[in-house]
Amino acid sequence: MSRIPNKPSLEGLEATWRARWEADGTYRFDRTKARAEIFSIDTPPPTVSGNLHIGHACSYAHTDMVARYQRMRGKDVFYPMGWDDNGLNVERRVQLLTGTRCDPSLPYDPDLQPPGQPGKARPVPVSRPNFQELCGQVIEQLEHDYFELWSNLGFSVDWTQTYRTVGPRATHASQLGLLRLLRRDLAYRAESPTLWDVDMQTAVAQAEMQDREIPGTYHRLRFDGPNGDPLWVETTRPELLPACVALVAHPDDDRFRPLFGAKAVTPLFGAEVPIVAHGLADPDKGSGIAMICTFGDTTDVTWWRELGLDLRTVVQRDGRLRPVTWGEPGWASTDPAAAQRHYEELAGRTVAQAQARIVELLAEASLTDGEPRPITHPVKFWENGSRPLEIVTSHQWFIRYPDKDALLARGKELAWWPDFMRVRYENWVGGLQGDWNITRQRFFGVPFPAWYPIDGDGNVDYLAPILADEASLPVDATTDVPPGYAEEQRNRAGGFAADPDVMDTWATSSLSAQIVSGWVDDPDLFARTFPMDLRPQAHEIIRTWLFYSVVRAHYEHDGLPWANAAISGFVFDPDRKKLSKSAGNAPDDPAVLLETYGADAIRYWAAGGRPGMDLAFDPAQMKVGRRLAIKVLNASRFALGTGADTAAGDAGSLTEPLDRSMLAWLADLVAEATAAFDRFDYARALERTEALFWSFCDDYLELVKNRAYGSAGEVGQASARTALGTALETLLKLFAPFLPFATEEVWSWWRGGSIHRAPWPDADGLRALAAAEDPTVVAVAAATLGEVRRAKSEAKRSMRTPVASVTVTDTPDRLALLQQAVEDVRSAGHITELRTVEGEAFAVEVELQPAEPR
RNA sequence: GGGCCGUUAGCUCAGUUGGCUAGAGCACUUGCAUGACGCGCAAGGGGUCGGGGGUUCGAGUCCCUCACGGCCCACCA
Repeated sequence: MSRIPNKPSLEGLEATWRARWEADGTYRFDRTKARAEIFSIDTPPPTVSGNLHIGHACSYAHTDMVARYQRMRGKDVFYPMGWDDNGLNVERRVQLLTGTRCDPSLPYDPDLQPPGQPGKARPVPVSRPNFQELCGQVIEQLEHDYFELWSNLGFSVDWTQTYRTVGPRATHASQLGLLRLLRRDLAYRAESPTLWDVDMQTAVAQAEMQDREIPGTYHRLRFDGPNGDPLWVETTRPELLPACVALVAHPDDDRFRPLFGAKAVTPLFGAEVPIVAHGLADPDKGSGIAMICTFGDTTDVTWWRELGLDLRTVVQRDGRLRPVTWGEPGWASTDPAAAQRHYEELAGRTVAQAQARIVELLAEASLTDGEPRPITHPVKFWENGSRPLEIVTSHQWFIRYPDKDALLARGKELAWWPDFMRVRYENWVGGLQGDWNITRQRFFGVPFPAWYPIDGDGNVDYLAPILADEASLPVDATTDVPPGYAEEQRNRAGGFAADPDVMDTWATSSLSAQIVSGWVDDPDLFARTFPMDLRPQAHEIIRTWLFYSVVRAHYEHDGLPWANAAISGFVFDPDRKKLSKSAGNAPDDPAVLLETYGADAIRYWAAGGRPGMDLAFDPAQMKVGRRLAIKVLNASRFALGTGADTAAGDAGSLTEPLDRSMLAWLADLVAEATAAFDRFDYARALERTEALFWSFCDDYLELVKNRAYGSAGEVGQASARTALGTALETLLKLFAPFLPFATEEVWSWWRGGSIHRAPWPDADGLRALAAAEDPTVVAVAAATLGEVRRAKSEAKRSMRTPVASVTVTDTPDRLALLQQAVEDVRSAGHITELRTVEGEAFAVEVELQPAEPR
């Protein structure tokens, strides 16, 4: 027992044990195990675009608790870690940190020295390969920072199993996945109206949009009706008037019913547009009749598609109005010269500038009615964007969605923890529109495995892609050459052009389970780990990551990518304000919290966040966790100091009913904690364990203390030692998923190997040791002792105060249980005489020894 | 506008199929150095279980309804 320190402490346990676990390969995955012996986790790859905050630590801790539990249940846990280095946010971060921006037209500069954090200086343009290199460097540093933090938090990740969402393996899987979908016509290339961020110059998917309430203005414009009568139309986007292709009203709206099928003429531009009916038109909005433009919003796209309208686009990718010639095909006007004159005022301007100008033009021509009316309305933005999204037509790659019934069936097949999170998925599936645009006009990301032929006149046919061979993957179209072509033909007439875009983040991360399981390059691993057991993730990305992953596995594997989805809540500030961004040294910076409270304490706090429930950021709970960890150290020191035996489990030595009773109590706890963990309810497992542990310390340890030291002879002492050893082992194991450092520390005092590789406790084994003893012996004895303590406390006397006599009144059954532990009660309470009286209700009379006169 | 979750002590939360005087921790009060722990131990005060109906012998627990908070979604005229 020499290994037990005199003054156990939590200080430094993180550094000690993470190094030891690393050296011993404690969490190394054993890929020789069969599928049934493996528990595989599709860990969320944290994006390296931002700082980790305490919310990340919290949800990853939840996953680690489950991983540790499964490992102790005997599963070999496949617990990899990925890094999401894909996406616009990474590019923005790299731009900020290196002071550069990507200009694909520039050549590679092998000696590039990025200026670093630019402050107010203009970013330096660099080539695409240079920019990609810089992305790689920034990511490497961030990955290292994340690794440090995750390790210190005790995450039992196998660090030999890491992956990136940009890299050969992810690229290979993403490209293969797309080629296979294209072959089955489940993906396609098309020119299509697309939501477009004019600042980032890229398409944005439905899932990345958000509505923001911003101010707008209603303008009331005069169209000419079929008889030349004025037809007043209200709009917030007057600058799109030249793009107007129809007017629309609700089919049941009597005011406009007579006009359906007739034509109206647009003000300023004299374009004849049909007056049409559609159920989406809202009679209560504006004047009840709306102009359809190509395109002002997603409803315009719906109308345009469903009503088969003309296409007259004016907004180009940079958010400015493009030049057009009125009078040419598609741009008919009753007065082309006037239309052209008016349009020249708008062409080249931004949407906002054009709006201001056209309002003036309309007013000068007396084509408006009344003053513009300010309103506040929801407008679609890219979630990180600063200007409203526009809709432009461009060439994009799309993946078709499976039919909704099939998707809903997959949702039912999946086990959701908690179950109600399924509803979010179902709502999202129900609201799907169009197909999934997987194209982003960015530089850093997974390239498409495609090129386009250039005809003899130098025109690129963007709708006739030349696809890479599957065997050649991964490819980079900007440096690799398509089958049947030579490098000299790049960007030449009669040659080819590379696809210039990269894939949407989700086109890659929707294959995270396949990527990490070795779908493309390790069929043996894939067979052992896929479909995976668990996808842990946050609820706000059910509609993206989870949904897209289900779509991909449905197509590619005709099944689910995992059996279980554990959805975590998010962390909120007790003041209901948003948590600070933890830019460093903020009170909620995980590194600072680790320093202050220790990893076990933070994990304890995190464990309070039940699956799917939000959790308050609460340092007070971290203090509680820290005390619990210290208590574990001290209680263990005491138990082991009495000679608690590693020969625990010797049923013959358990002579004392109190000891067996305690083990019966513990058996019930093990059963409950196990059932809770099987439901991914780590929070309940901890809560029950913790509650029993404190009672164990306050009551059982006090009751057994003197006997354990030998006051009642060797037989009683042996019973206590066996019970204490068994209980300690059991409790440490129950705490191990939550407090990996403190429990491992104690384990090292008396056992070999790692507690995290030791088998989970067995309720039946404990019940056998308890030999059907009544678990309430401990409770009855503790209740009696509690009354004695109360008497001492109320008399303001020390707990060591001798008690002359105690009279316990209780039912015969309970008195019989008390009798089983009466000597321990007398000893713990310093009671000289303990009498029992049969009665209806529990009552205790305590006669303290008089205080010594001072 | 639709959906989901929540509303239990000052704070953070338990309360499993409705059942004996509603629990824990923190905080607070009062004590106690007790052969593990003063980062400790003991005791104590503190709640019309968001409001209103209903079902029931009995409801924090089931049903209806309203309010508030949060989240997700939705069609920018």
